[in-house]
Amino acid sequence: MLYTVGEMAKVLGVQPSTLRYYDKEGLLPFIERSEGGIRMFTQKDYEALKVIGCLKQSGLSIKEIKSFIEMAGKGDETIEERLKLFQTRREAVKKQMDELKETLDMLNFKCWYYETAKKDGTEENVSKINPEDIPAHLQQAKKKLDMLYSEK
Amino acid sequence: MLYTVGEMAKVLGVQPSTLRYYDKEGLLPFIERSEGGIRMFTQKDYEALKVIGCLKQSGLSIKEIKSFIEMAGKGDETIEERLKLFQTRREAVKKQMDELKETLDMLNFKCWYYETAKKDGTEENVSKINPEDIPAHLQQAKKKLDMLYSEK
DNA sequence: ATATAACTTAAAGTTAACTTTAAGTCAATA
DNA sequence: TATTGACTTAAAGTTAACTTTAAGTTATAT
Repeated sequence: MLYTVGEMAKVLGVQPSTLRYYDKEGLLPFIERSEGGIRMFTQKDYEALKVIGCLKQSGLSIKEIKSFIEMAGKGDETIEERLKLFQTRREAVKKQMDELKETLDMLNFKCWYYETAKKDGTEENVSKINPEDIPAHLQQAKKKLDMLYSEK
Repeated sequence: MLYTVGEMAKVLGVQPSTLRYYDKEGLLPFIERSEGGIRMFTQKDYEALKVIGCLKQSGLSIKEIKSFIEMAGKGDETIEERLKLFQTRREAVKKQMDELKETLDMLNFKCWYYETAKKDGTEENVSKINPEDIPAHLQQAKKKLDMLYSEK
């Protein structure tokens, strides 16, 4: 089964122009063309695009992804290099997730804060609450807002 | 304790120009100035900047954060609106975390793939492996790469 | 009193990752 | 065979979020 750029874009949920841009930037050197010059995407290309999407989500730029594609094009001699790249990406994603967890904690605190304010009809009381009266699982997030207080 | 723009930037780990840019964009209407016109950041401002950072991390643009700041400036009448905003942000961050989890699964598969290739000295074997011979916890990620195969 | 480091503003510059446009070609349907 | 919709390229345009520059001011240390 072969796909045109529009079909593959639909499957991936991106614009056709995005795939053409990736091609122009050297991310898709493996895409074959019909006699008339039309791009023909295969299942293998879909896989490669999924991996490209994964690397993008992990924080790599288009240029960096290009250099990975070039690496992959060199075959077995770059296996170790590619392993290291994916290991580094894995650590980067773990870090991103940790940061998002912190953000989530803060948002949970803020939701609690505004739920309380809503019940009271005013921020007046909740804004002056004692740290001990904040639900235990939200105290850490609150402390992060207070950090400067602990300095002289 | 008061901080200049440079000191506050250092504490937050951003450029002073970033804080000036935020101020220009209306994110910091509450920052006071010295007689000479120098910005003086307080603990309260630090808290506000932390919340701004949290909203940014959750996916809000500078403009959207500005409209939140304006909301907050209106006081108690916007409590419910702000609650809804934080609830929406919380859902957005959860979704982001789910997406990152998928990315992590894929990276774990890729790490396993290249570790195996490294042991073998070639991708030859691992690239042709039977799905059943892939470690159980990695099979889901592998399936995502294969999805198009299941279509006609 | 003066040097210097950090502050001020407005305006221009940067960068990444697309998206749009224009002019033209290919491929499937009536 | 003609129409139509999707394809092609190169080049220009867009957007967000800063960053840099230039010209000048404030605050601190000697």
